[in-house]
Order: sequence, then C-alpha cells, then structure tokens
Amino acid sequence: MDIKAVRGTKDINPDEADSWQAIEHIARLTFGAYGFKEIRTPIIEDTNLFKRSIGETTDIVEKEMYTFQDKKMRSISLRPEATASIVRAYIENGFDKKEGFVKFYYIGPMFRAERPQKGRLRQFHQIGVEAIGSRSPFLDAEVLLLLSRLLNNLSIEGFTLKINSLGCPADRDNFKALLRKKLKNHLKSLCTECNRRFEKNVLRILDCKEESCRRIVKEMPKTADNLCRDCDGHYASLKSILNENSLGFSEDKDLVRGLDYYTGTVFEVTHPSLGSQDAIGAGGRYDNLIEQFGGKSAGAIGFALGVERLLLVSDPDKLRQKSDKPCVYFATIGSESYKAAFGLLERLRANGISAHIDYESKSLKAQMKQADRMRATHVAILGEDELKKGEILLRDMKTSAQKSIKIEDLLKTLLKHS
RNA sequence: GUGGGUGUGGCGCAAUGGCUAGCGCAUUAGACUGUGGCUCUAAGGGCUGCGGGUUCGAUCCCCGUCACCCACCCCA
Repeated sequence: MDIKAVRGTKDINPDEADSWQAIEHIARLTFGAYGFKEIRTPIIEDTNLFKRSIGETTDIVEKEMYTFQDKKMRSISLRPEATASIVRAYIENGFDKKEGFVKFYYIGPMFRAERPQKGRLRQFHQIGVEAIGSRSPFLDAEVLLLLSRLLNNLSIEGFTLKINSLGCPADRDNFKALLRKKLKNHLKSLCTECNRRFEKNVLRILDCKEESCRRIVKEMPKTADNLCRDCDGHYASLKSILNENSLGFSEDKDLVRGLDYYTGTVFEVTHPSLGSQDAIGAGGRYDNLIEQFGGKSAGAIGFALGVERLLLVSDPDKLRQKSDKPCVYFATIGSESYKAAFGLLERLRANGISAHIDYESKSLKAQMKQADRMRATHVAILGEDELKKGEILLRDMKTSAQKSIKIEDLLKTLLKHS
C-alpha cells in the first residue's frame, strides 16, 4: 500500500493497547484516591489560547503547532499540551465563581510538529493533573506525592525527581535583570544559541548543555537563591513537607521550564534509560495564569506524563493485570457439535465469561493450539460422542486435567472458577 | 530545522554488480486417524521502502524522495 500513517504518528495494536489500558486504569485509580476528577477538553482550540499561555516566543508556539484556518478564517490549533485548555475550561465553565478549588485529571493526545525520535512523536499522549485554586505548599507536596505514587503503582523504578523554584513573576523579572547583568561580560564565551537566548529568554541559558556555557552558568546566581520572602518561605515549606512524608527528591537549581506560564515550584521526573528524551513527566505552578485569562486570581499546579515514554520504561508483564477470570475455548468435532457449541457461547458470554470458537473447521489439534495461544484457561471439547451423551469435556489448560460434565452444568462449573 | 545511520517474507537478520535472494522465529500441514506447550519433517509467504540514473545486467554503485533510528535542538 502506498498510503502510510503520517510522519510521527503510529497505530497502537491490541497487544500494546493492553499496556495502554493498564496504565490508564492504574492512573485513574491513583487519581481517584487523591480526589482528582477527569475533565475532557477539545483537541482543537483557538490558537491564541496557546500563544498567550505557553508564550509567543517559545519553540512550541513558534514552530511546533499544527495550526490551520477554518472556513470562517479563524486560526485553530491542535493542542500541544493540556494545561491551557483546562485553565480555559475552568474559567469558561465558571469554576472560579463556584467551588473555586478543583482537582482535574486528563488523558489524551497532544500534537507537536517536531522531528520524530525515540520517545518523541508528533501525536503523543499525556496523562496529567491540574489542581486549581490554592497556593498552599501542601498542595505542591500532594501533587508531587501523587506523581511519585503513580509511578510506583505503575511499577516504574529508577526515576529521579528534580525540583526547583522560579519564584513569583516579580522575582522572575528581578532575576532576569540580575542574570543579564552578570552574563553581559561573558557573552563572547557563550554559544551562539545562548547569545540569542540572552535577548529572547535569558532563563534558558541556565539549561544549556554546551560545555562552555555550563561552566559560566555554574557561577551564575540561581532562581531559588533570589526569591522574595513569600516565595522563599513557600519553597522551604514544600521541601520540609516532602521530607516529613519521606518523598525523595533532588534539588536542581538550574531546572527551568520551557513554557512561559510557570511560576514558583517547578519539577521534572527523568529516567536514565531513555537517552536524550529522558523526561517522563514534568510540571509546576502557574499561579498567574488564571488571572491572566480573566479568571478570579487563583494559584494552580499540575504535571503531565508522556504515555509513550512511560511505556518505554515500563515492564509490560508487570503492567498486565493477571486476570484469573475464566476464558473458555470451544473445540468441536463435526458440524452438529459446532452448532451446539456455538449456542453455548452465548450462554457463557451472557454471564460475563469470555468464550471463543474457531470459524474454519480446523483439526482438534489446531483448535487446541489456538486456545493455548490465546491463553484460554479452559477448553471445552465437544465431539459427536459427548453430544450424544449430553456431556462436554472440560479441560483445565494449566493443569491439563480434564473431566466430562453435563452440558447444563458447564456454566455453573466455570462460574466456580471466577 | 541541522548532522549521521538504516531500510531485504509478518518479526529479527544474512548475502552477492550475474544462475531460482538465503537463515532463524512466527504461520499452515503432517509425524500423533479426537487433545496445546517439547521435538522432527514439509509447505506457503519477497516488485530487496518508493522514483530516477550508471550498466549488457542493480538488492548491491550514484542521485532524489519517504520512513524509522541516533545525536543536536526542544520537551512529556
């Protein structure tokens, strides 16, 4: 075929979909325990929503969005992330005027037109949470505890949680000015990219991986060391709450995020097995965003996990919940037996038992093989002899034990196993 | 967007400027006339990513293109 899935997108086949469902299931249970409720927002949004939240000069908005004009010439974009949509929905649906404080989670596809790489697709999927309506450091702590709990529940090991604080917008402006002053004499030693960043987004220089830049950055002041009293107190409280609750983390004073709306606490979870795209999740506070969009001023914090990246660091066997529910395969010999067995399928299925049959009149051996391959717990063998006696041979595939039972007792016997 | 690598049955990989493009796994069938996993035997399955060029002849060499992988970048 000459038509293929578009660049950076892929199919999730049933085998893999099992793992997806497991991740989503575990995530929903974990979120539920922490009081988060699902919210589903549209995949397309007004382009301005992203321009004004993520920031016009960020790479995401500048060159990675799927943007098009609809028939009325409105600029529409596929969402590159979910926080902006959720803040929009929070305000548009009046949550700021009602309960004020909400905990939302979401699961769904995001779109960024980047060059595909391992762990980086153009349509990728995120699982995330947003808690809106509080500035308490206990909320920061809870969200981080939730993040860590979720990763544990997913049996993911060996990750690192890094945290930092950027401070309030005023802190950030002061810090940017301070940083520019200190960096001014070093411009010649910084890479060309950082020279551009100096004007565009000074904070990013702290993040540069260039060896020469890193040496200079090492000597630079840190955001977390230049916080106002409130922000410093908030950050200190968060750290002590995390310690009191035994959550391991490491402080990374150079951690900055690429989206403009972040303020205060920021964090990132990385996994060493992922290579260069090593962030499996990240997030932070955005205490200014709700107000900025015209809502009632409210603190907020959230994170997002990349599902494809979670899968890369997950063990599919550990994810797959071992179901001990019976799964019955009907093996038949002869057309009369087949007809009878076909009718029995319905009886079992109506009672929630997974039941299967072959459609190609294969040999008994082939049917057994098929049953084995689909991990059936039982095979119900029905031949002309059994049919005449009104019995059926029930074989337990684990123990290889089989016994003849009355056909009408089949359902009862299987239900005993579930 | 930049640089490098790869592209061969469903999957993982060989091979050579020239005879019918091989192997492992998987699939199907048989050995075992009504019984899965192990073993053995056999069979089916390929426009060698796509397009062009060089050549008597290209899977191999060259150019383009597409896709994937790795790094940069960015980020989840």
